[in-house]
Amino acid sequence: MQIEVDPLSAVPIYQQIRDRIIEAVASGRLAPGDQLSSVRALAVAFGINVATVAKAYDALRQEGVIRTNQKSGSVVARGPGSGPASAAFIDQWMPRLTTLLAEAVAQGLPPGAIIARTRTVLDQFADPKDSRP
Amino acid sequence: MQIEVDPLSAVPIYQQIRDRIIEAVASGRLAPGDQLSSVRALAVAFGINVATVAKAYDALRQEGVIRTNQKSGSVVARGPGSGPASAAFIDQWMPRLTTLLAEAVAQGLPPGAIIARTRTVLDQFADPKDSRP
Amino acid sequence: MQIEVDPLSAVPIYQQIRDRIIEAVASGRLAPGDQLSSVRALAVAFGINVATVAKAYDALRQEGVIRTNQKSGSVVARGPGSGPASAAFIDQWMPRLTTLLAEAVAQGLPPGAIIARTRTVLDQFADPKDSRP
Amino acid sequence: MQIEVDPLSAVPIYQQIRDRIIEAVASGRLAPGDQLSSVRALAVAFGINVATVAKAYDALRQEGVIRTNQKSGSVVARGPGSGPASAAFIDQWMPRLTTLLAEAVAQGLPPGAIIARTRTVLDQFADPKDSRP
DNA sequence: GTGGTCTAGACCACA
DNA sequence: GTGGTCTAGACCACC
Repeated sequence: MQIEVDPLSAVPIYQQIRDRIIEAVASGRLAPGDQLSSVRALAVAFGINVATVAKAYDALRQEGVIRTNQKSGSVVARGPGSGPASAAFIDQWMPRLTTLLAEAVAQGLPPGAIIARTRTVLDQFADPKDSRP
Repeated sequence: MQIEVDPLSAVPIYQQIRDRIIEAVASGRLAPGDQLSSVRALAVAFGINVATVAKAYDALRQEGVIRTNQKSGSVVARGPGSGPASAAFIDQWMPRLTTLLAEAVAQGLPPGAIIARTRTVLDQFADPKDSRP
Repeated sequence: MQIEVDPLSAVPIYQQIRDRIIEAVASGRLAPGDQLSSVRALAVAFGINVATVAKAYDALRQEGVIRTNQKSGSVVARGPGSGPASAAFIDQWMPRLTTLLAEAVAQGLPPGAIIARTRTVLDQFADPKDSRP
Repeated sequence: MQIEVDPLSAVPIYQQIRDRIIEAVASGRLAPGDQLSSVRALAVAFGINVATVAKAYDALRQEGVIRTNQKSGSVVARGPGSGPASAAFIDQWMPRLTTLLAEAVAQGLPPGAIIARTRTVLDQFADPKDSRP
């Protein structure tokens, strides 16, 4: 799991960690059952505080992406195709999609180009098994 | 320009204003050249602080969406089709798109459904001229 | 909001706070729209750390019980009767109910007595408007 | 005694064991006088540490649910109808019931539905003799 | 004023 | 070894 965080970013560190792990799960680089680094290991790797990593894992746990137990640490709990998305998730996701797409449209990106880029991103996420050794 | 802000939302009010205006521009309800309400008028309309509205306009100005001058106030500067999006915009927009799509994929939304929803949102933005009075 | 925490309890302080607020909401002592103490105010009142209170509020926010914004702090967002309970909530609630009831049965509390006590507790929660000034 | 533990659960394994045994006692699948598996046997069956099972038995012993002696191992000491519940038990049980019910009420579960679900659970526990081979 | 984030370091529970 | 909790105190964003 080679992820990077930018301590100077306006995005909180704990959320950067959360985002990178979500992306790894979506792309299949992390598959259900895979072990995550321990909070302490990640903290020293990034030179940040344990509590910050713990907060990131906390968020992932509440989203149902990972499961944690005290003995074995955290493992990935869901991935592409492991059950349908909940209505509650979609309800909070759609407005964010709308705003993000509006930004691109307002900046002059043609709808066709937006769709094309969306497809490109999704293609990186597809076929999770193929990207694993 | 009938926009709404939710004072109870976790999203900062200034950003809600920014988002709603961007969406209005994307959908064509606001077109390049259109006049925006004055900072003062908006603040009164929403019962919020003038500085909050000013901060929203500031953000829009930095993004190149509006242009302000002392005499005539703020006008919309960009819109769908008003020149190509800048590379700088795309550079900071793509990672955000990636993260947002990754969330949906990780939660089990199939790529086909994501594309479909993207199209639906973009369709609301299309035909800007038709949606104008 | 007169609540107490026991720093010596095995129950984490942040969860005690969460529990007491949930109980206040269920009983109607806190109704939707009511303002909660600020995290700092609660922290000094209890002689505990701000982060601990913040964690309690965080949990309540994720459960949809409160809403927080930066200007006005936290307010109660739901209460008895404000929308049906989600299936996800019930799924994680039922096993906890089963275990708790099993304890009582195993200790010799007759089912009739358990039902009676359940009713008594629920009666304290009913008629939220009546218990308000 | 066919009980299951989920090593990935956030609930500590020793407590899962304790909970399942309590539920077995409440439902009559284990009756006063019944012999429990030895600590060693259970540990092997679950592939877990002996100390973990011992901790579960410890908890049950402190609650008065089982009794252990050197020669004959552990036997069930209490069950439905085996004498009245102690006041001490009720004192620590009621607040937990209150919190659990408050959660459901605050989430919008109507009192009637809560009572109904409580009855359903208790019915599974009733008629202990009938459920024995 | 409000909440959010982060650090450094401590102690405890689980297995 | 793992994660969870908590403290004391700092800085930042919002309004």
